Amino acid sequence: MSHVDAVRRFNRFYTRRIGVLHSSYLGSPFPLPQARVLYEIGRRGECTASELGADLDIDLGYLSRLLQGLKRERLVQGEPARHDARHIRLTLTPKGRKAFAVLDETSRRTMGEMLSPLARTERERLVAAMQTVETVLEPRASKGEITLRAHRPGDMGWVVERHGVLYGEEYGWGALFEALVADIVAKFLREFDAKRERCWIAERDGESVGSVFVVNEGRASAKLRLLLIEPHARGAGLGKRLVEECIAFARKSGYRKLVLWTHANLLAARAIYTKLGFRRVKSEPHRQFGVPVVGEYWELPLK
Amino acid sequence: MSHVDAVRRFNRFYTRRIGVLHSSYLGSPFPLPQARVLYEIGRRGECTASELGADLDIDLGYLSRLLQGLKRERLVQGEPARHDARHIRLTLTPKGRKAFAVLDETSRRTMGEMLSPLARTERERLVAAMQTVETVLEPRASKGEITLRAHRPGDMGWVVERHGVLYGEEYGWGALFEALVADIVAKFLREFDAKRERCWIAERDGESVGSVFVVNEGRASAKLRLLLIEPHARGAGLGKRLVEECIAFARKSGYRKLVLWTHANLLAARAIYTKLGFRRVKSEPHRQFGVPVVGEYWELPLK
DNA sequence: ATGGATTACTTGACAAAAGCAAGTATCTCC
DNA sequence: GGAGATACTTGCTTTTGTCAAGTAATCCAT
Repeated sequence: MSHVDAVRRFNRFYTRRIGVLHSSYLGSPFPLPQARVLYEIGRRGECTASELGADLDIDLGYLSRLLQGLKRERLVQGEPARHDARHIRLTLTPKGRKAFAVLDETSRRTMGEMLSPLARTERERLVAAMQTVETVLEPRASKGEITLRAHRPGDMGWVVERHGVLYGEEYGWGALFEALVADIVAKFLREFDAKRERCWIAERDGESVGSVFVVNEGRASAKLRLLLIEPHARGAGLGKRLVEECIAFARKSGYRKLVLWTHANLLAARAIYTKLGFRRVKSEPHRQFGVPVVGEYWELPLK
Repeated sequence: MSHVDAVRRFNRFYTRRIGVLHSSYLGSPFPLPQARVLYEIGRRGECTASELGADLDIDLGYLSRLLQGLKRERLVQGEPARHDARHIRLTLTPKGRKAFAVLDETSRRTMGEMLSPLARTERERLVAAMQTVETVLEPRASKGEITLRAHRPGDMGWVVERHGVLYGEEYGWGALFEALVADIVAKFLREFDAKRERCWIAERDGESVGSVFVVNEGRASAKLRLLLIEPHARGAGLGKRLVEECIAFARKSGYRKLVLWTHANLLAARAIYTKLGFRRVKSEPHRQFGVPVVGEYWELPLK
């Protein structure tokens, strides 16, 4: 099935589902469009008619009448905005807030009932998948902050997987590269020394989007390893941020230098290393990963 | 944000999106409800009014009139079903099929335009996430067949990740277990001998749901390793199927016996091994994974 | 400062969409 | 062979949505 068909299938599926959700507004004393408007004003706290119209996709004329109805029932009040008398600042009256609370509670309970038969892991899968759908379809909106955290169970597997997939796709590196990564993370876990070593996983909206490691190399030397940024998280300065974390950590931990092994074709990474003061000390072609590449050794003296 | 709120947020998001999709039916010569009905009949090839009503969530009275309109325009024809004259078998006329083809093509093109700015990997993420949403919310429906395939780039990482997460959650096994798995897969990739070794990844709807490995142990002995089934794919006989694959492969490859290492607490796995003829040959407590467990060695002679 | 464009909302007139209840024809099952 | 269910239709009604024209406030370019 092509991507287009898969998405169309999902649209049909979710159209039906939203129909069900909307019909669950029944039971509330309000007809659906009124309920939607009331709910949206409540959710926002305060807004104007044109904002509502754009967001709920309701004709402004129709909306105007819906609002009249809500005002007549003393659920919503409007006063001209101070800075621009064309706008009307819509807010809920106390009575409106009460009605909103009921709607909100009903909707929340309905949703809760829908989710309750699912196991926790299923719910988490669901929420994560919804996150993904939303951020892929609307990249600008809602993209949360990227946060860094220490590694947790499963993260090492993620690191191996993404290295395997991305370097396979982008550079044709094969299974031996994936094996190397698996070795590195296995060793990292087995010999992990929390004082001298660290892994950062970059996360956005609960989804992993990047990684980097600092490991002890002996002789006061630390090694930066496995710097990876998911394609959809690139261009936001995350690589630089991760490397800076490493440098700060290595410096704080008393290492005399931070070294790393990279490859000539990884231009984005090399640009970051250069900018942050690393110098290339050696360069060496090899074909460990199945295709010919040029490995490079870089160093940064730490004061 | 709680799961309930996250799902509600997604519902708002997708409600808006579906509004946009529906309004894209405009431009077609049909009003939206007619277009929906026409499209659905075309998609199904043949159906009855009550099926349509249930699926599109349209009142049967209203639907009856919509169908009248479509019949009047010679887009749809209906004849009493042979086996039950109450049903009316609805099908498209040639003219209707033409109209359907236009609708279908328009919708497909619109969707294509929506997806085209996305990179291929993004589209794949999107489709996979939509799959997940659908199967979590509607488990019975649409759960595709489980297929087995050989490993691909990234799979080893997935194996490590899921072992790390699931054994961590279910049994409290720690980082050292994840490290062990990473070691195993690294060795597997590095020394992979396609004739004597194999990995199966079980996949459903493009999502990995299980794994198992057969590796060469020397002295005509093969080892079954890393049998894993995702919780949401359990109870469907997948574990048995995977182990049977291993046995068949090991036998075909000329091994004299198939051995494995498992643990006393992994009841489901042990039940499968027992049923398929494995015998426990040794049992040995250890605490390699941070918590005390009982390791068990099992064997199956292969003729 | 000023007048033509733009924005934010309202109103009137309609048309489309949807819901409900009562009705017909057919079938199922005891 | 008759009570009850199913599949659809019809008549009547309300709800929902659209379009175009209209008002008032504001913006902007000269």
